[in-house]
Amino acid sequence: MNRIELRDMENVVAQRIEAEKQERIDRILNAARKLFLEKGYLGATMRDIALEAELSTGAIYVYFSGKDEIYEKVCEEAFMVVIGLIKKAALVKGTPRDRIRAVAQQYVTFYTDYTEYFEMITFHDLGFTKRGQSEHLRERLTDLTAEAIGIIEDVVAEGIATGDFSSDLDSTQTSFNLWAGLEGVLILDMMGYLKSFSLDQEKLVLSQLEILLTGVMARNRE
Amino acid sequence: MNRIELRDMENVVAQRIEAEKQERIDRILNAARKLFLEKGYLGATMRDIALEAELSTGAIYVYFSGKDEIYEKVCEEAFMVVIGLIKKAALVKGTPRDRIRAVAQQYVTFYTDYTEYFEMITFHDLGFTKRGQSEHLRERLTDLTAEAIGIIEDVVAEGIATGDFSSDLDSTQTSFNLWAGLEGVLILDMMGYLKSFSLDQEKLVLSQLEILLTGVMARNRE
Amino acid sequence: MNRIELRDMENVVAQRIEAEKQERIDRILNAARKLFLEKGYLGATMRDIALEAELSTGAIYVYFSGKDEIYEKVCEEAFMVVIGLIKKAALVKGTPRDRIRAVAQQYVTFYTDYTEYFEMITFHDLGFTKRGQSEHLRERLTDLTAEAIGIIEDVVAEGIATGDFSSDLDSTQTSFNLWAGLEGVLILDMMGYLKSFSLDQEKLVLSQLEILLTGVMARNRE
Amino acid sequence: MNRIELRDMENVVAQRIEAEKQERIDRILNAARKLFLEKGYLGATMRDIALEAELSTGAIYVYFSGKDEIYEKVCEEAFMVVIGLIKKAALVKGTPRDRIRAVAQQYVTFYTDYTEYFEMITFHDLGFTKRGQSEHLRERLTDLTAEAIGIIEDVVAEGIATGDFSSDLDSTQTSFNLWAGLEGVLILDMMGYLKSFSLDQEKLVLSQLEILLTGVMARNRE
DNA sequence: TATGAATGAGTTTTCATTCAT
DNA sequence: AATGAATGAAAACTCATTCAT
Repeated sequence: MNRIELRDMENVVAQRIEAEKQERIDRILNAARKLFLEKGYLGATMRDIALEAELSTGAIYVYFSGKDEIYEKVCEEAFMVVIGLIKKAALVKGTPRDRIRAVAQQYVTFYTDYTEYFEMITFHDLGFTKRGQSEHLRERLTDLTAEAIGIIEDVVAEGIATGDFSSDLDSTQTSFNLWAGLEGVLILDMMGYLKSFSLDQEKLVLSQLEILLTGVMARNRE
Repeated sequence: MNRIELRDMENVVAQRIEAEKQERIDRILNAARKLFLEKGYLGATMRDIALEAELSTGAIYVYFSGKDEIYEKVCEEAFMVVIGLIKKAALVKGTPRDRIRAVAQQYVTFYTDYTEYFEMITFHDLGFTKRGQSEHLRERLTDLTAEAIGIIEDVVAEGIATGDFSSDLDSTQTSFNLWAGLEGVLILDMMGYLKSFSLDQEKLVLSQLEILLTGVMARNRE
Repeated sequence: MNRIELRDMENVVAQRIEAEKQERIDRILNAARKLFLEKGYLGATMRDIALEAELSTGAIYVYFSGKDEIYEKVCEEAFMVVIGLIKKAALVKGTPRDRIRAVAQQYVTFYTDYTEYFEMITFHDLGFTKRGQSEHLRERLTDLTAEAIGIIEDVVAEGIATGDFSSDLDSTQTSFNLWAGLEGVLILDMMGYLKSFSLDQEKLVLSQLEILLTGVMARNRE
Repeated sequence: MNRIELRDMENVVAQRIEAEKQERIDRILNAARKLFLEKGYLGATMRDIALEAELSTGAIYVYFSGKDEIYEKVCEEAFMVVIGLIKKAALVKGTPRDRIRAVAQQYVTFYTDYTEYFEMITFHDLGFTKRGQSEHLRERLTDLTAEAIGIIEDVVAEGIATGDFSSDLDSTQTSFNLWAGLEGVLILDMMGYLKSFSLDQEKLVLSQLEILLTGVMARNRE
């Protein structure tokens, strides 16, 4: 075996080790995400997470400094996913109305496919963290929110530029109107209110969107 | 001192004792409300609550059977307040549009004046981990929610009856559209997003309401 | 009203007060006896005792220095009762065999009619008291036991003197043989073993006594 | 080191770990047995047990689910020991009288060598207050008692069959007569009464046995 | 005297984190 | 690196005793 072969082998081994490490991290994060949502920050124990991740409690501390760090990572991951989805949707071509529908659709998809992340973002500082711990996390989340809102705002601004929306509209405020209207439906669904009143989430989201868009555009003619 | 005076005195004493008892209960409930919001169900300890209420831990158990009961009481109280406010608003005379504005206004008032209660209702089962225990509470809260929704629904139904709203509208669904639209704004405010974007909550609520009502009524003409 | 009348009145009042006081003490002791047996020394709370005695917790401390003193009083009372019963039985006329039967009969009566006292005596230092507290009590109880045994011993000694029992018998040892034989049956009954084997306590006591007496007297002929 | 050696080593290590685990369990059980006897179920605290076992409180919960389970284990262990001893003694050859002496001898040995177990069995439900919880334990113990009594009964039944004991005797009742007679002596010793009257336990047990057997067999001739 | 609310130390149990192996 | 037993601080809750009324 010559030197080059040896180095290659080392590379291969190092890669495998790195891959295994990442796999462990993912397992922990998946377990934590699930359990934080199910039981909250305090309700989910490190033992729970370790069992779910099929690891010992001690092993977790090899990859994370503690419960807090895991929580932080899970939250951040959630934001990455939602921003990714929305960004992609904003690239769609069409009328602003279509593009807003597309962004909204992606947000609903995020809610549906990544429910745990959605809840995590929505409730992150409620009962999850010990006071003080969340300061740093909060700042980070605010930044990420700004980024997400910025994307919607751009679409609205474009709609105003193209004349689809009234030039009287404040683009930031309107973005929030739209976001809030949609968010409200998702939260009521999340809380189980839609189900207890036998309402269909999908239908309610669609009607809500049409109501909001109609309401926003009607202001054009006033 | 004759007998009548004695009896009066006893009455006075009994009243004072009763008042003091109620005062203690209120102090505990106030402390608990604050802390449950700040730290969640698990995060807020009985010791915290006792300290905040300026009592010993043991004293709390004179008035409540345990942490769960306190939590339940706080949640219930919150629902009583919001239902009371909305009910009153629903009695206002005027067009359905006016009446919905009045109800919405009261809901915003509830959010503003009883922020802790608002959050408690919105997030009541977050971190409230011992699922088995929360079943009873959940049922109770679902009932109260139904009552609250019923009030809005009545106004919408009336609007449909008077022809202000399209007869095609489903009154339950529309109630949720309106509630969700408003709730969304309040939650975004609660999360601090409005503030970080220098948006005025009051203005956003007003624009949201007009957008929703316009959107809903426009469906009349479609 | 002259001086004598006044003094009489004072006497009457003082007597009533004294009687009421004794009545309170009895109520407390009755409640305590019942509860100590039901739940043990630690299991019975002062609140339980107060409720059972229809008094406030505080009132108990007017009559007793604390839980320990109540316990001690109840135990002592138990010994007074058993000694009283046995002493009376030992006065019966007849053969030693008859007299022993009479004493045994009284002991069984004590077990049946004052079950709580019987258990209390039998188990007094098991799980009831905190270590150390029982020292003083134990001494007192040992003295009282000696008194009780002395009574049986006298009958046995008399039997030996009259020639009914062998002169080889040690009167103390034989007293214990008899007592132990009977005590064993009562304890097995108390533990519920007789009942779970459908045995009749009364019959077992009688057969046990005959076996013991026959066994003791047979030694005469060996 | 080849594979086989490695496997051997693992075995050795696994064995050591298992042994250490058992050692810890024993330490806890020993501590608990001692303290339950000394102070009763409620009087013995988990902290006491942990200190006596030279462990932290938390460590106990690695091996036992709680105080109840420890108590149950200790009681069960006690029954296993006594049943084992008696069973062995019942296998002895000889006359029923000899065999009963052998069983009694083993029971006395159990009392002498496993005093704590003896007391535990005799007094097991004293101070074990939470009645609901003890139901399961009580049933278990009743079963074990039945097993123990069954062994004595077999010997008595055999004695009746061989004509050593009268055919009029009820084997169950006679078993209880014998057991009770012996138990009584042991309990009086346990309570310290024998010592305070300078009586020798061993001598008293022997005389008691002879009295009982003579008494039982005499009935043959009646 | 009697009351019963209040105290606070003490109970069982849980759990994030550490550390010997 | 991985394990999981051990730690010990902290949780909810209890209760003998005190004390203002």
